[in-house]
Amino acid sequence: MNPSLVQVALPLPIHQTFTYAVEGDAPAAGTRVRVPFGREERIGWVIGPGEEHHSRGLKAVLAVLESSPSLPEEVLGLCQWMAEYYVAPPGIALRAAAPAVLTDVSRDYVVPGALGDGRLTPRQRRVVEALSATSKPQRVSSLRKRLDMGSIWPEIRALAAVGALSYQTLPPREPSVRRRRVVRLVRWLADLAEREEVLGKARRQREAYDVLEAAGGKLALSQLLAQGFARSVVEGLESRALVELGDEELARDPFAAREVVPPARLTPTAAQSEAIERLASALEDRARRPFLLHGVTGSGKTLVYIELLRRVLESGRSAIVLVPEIALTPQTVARFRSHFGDKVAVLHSALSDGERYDAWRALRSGEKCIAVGARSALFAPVQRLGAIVVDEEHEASYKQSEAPRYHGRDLAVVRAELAGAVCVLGSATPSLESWSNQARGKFVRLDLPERVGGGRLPTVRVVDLREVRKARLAASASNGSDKAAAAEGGVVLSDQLVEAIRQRLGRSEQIILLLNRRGYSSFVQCRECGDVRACVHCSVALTYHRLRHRLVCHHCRHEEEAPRRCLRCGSQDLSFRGIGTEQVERVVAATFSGARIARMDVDTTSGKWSHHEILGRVEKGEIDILLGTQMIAKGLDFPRVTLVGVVNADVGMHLPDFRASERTFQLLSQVSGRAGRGPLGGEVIIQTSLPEHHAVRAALAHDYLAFAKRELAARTQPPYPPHVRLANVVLSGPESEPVASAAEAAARWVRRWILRATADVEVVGPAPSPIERLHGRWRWHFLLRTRAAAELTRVAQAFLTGFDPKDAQLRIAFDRDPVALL
DNA sequence: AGCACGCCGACT
DNA sequence: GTCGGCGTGCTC
Repeated sequence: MNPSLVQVALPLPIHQTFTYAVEGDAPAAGTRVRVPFGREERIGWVIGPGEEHHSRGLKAVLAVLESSPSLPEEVLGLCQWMAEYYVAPPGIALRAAAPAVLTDVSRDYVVPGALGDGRLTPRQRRVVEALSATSKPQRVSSLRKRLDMGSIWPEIRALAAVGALSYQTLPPREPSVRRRRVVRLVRWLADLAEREEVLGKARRQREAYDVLEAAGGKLALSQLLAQGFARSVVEGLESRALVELGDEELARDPFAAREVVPPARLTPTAAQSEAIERLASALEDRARRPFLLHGVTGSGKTLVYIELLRRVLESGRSAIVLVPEIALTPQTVARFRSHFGDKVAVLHSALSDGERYDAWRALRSGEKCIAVGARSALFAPVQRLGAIVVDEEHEASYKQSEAPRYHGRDLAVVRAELAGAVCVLGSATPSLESWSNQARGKFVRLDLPERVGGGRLPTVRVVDLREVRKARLAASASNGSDKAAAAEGGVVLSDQLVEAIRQRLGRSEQIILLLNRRGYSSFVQCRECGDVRACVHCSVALTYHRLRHRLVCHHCRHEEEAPRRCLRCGSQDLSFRGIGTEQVERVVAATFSGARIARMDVDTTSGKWSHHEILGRVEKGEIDILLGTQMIAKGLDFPRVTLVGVVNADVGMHLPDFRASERTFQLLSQVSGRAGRGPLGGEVIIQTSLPEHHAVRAALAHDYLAFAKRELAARTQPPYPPHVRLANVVLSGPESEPVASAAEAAARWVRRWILRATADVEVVGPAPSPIERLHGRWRWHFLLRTRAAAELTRVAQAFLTGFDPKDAQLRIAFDRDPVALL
């Protein structure tokens, strides 16, 4: 047979595909292949037929890894759309869609050999010394990293030639599928007489038979052995042709062991019914326009999703449900599991690679037909997709922060369109992008204006922190206490909030306190010289964590001992300023002795199920006050929570980012929505120094429309999304000056290209990024701004493939439709 | 990303 | 002269 040519995308950061020869017919697009690449072997994806290549001879595919493509055509199409729109390398886009275990690379190992006494170069000696530590085979890549002396391949080859070491290459790994041996009953013995006849005096075999029969005819071999049956007993049954031994694929599903609560059967309200019917008829018509489900907090959006999914399943189709961060929305996920049981694959961020692969295969085979997960669940390989639900569509976590920098919500719309599926974006506080799409008729709006069960939205009160501070200052002046300390110390709990909490505690109701800032103090400042302790890798202040008595960088996780004296001038007069959740916990515990408090933030939720555990305790009434960062603001539904307190609403408001107000409004609205979800009603107290800010005022009045109107107007000058499309181009490198000049050169390059190509795109900048240094890298950025999306794609593609910074250290990150410009 | 190739300064 | 540092271009 004649060889065919295939185009292969490899998971590398290069905007290029490669052509290989393959014996016989070309494998279909979406098939994985193992190919030689440079001096190594890699796994890539066939994305189409290859074209004749002019340069040197083509290499041949080493192995076609699957008989039918593992990536469905639809997912492949989605990845190609993503690669083009977000201007990401095609192989990187594909890697984002597949379980990690499917894209391994070859590994090189070195083993020390006989130490010859030939002359070695200093570089060779370093390699030998690094190797002599152990006699075990070592990965070349880790050796290289440890030595930090560039490529060590010339040394390895030279050393191997004199016998000082040997090396071998292991091919890329294929994913392991866990199997277990199972014993299966193949002949059923009808009655006692037959048992007597077949088994006779073989007492243990007879008992084993009974156990197997009771278990439904199939049992893991290990289970039988664990019950004390000897191997020979099983063999006896096998020789009598009563059972067969076989292998069974084992799905690693950590959720299988979790309890499933029975579904609560709820009757939809009129508004819910209408939404459900609209969605159901769209499902039948295969209507293409996405829906924006705008429902106030507590209006029962989840019920609408569940009814839609029910109809999707009835029509024999499958569905995808995106949630912002799976660990943070256990209650929502639990509801899907309770209704659809083992049809649901939960793609949890804490899954191991093997577990993720198992879930993926279960979806691929149709064994499970609802994928629930964070943004990557979008690529679930389900067949006959009927619907995609994006819950809390406004959430910033739908944006991937590394290449491919896609937005889960926007890509959900694209996949639904490719599949002819219904797409529902739900939120109490829709993103302004979705809101404007709805206003322009691109999306269809569905409203759930009221809470279910006659619940009312909570009343919201504002406490002006400026007034509180003034009052406390005056009080401390009159009673002679330290005025400076009082001014600096910040207010944690105002009298109004203390009183409201006390009331709830007295009535055994529950309280949620939000402060969107971790740690104890957000910075440490020397009173003598004013120096603020900053991260050694990032241009941000370090946060003081009191429990560990350490300063921590919340960007790169750098940690150091908390100082006793100023590291610049030596003064011991340090002030710990700015309030974090750890401090709130301490103040609350001191103020309300006896109250049962739980804190939920990144620092207290490191374990796989720690979210579940904390929230479980709240659910069971073992917690009076739940305090935490934004992770307590979403999706929680506890009817006994009657008070929500926002310790400081201003956190994040002053970030140099055009979405600062929007994020504040969303956070305040979402957390307010946790109050009064039961018959007890609810109240919200927001402490702020900006009571006049429109984000605060709109949250106070539960008035999304007023917020949207005001914020849309604010974004016209200068123009920001959704009025225009943006891309953020960030250049970074280890030295400050080369990054700055590269950014200048890059912006100049783009401006010239735009001029020549007469593209309708503006370049704004360059300028240092708001966070000028991150993870030890200096950062500059510029923006591309346009009203014409396609134009931006053209410009970005030209730039990313054509601009050469001539600096290997420099990295360029292209972020289209950014959620933050930091 | 990771490697080879090639040019250049530093040191045996 | 040789070694190793680093910029540049390529990987089918």
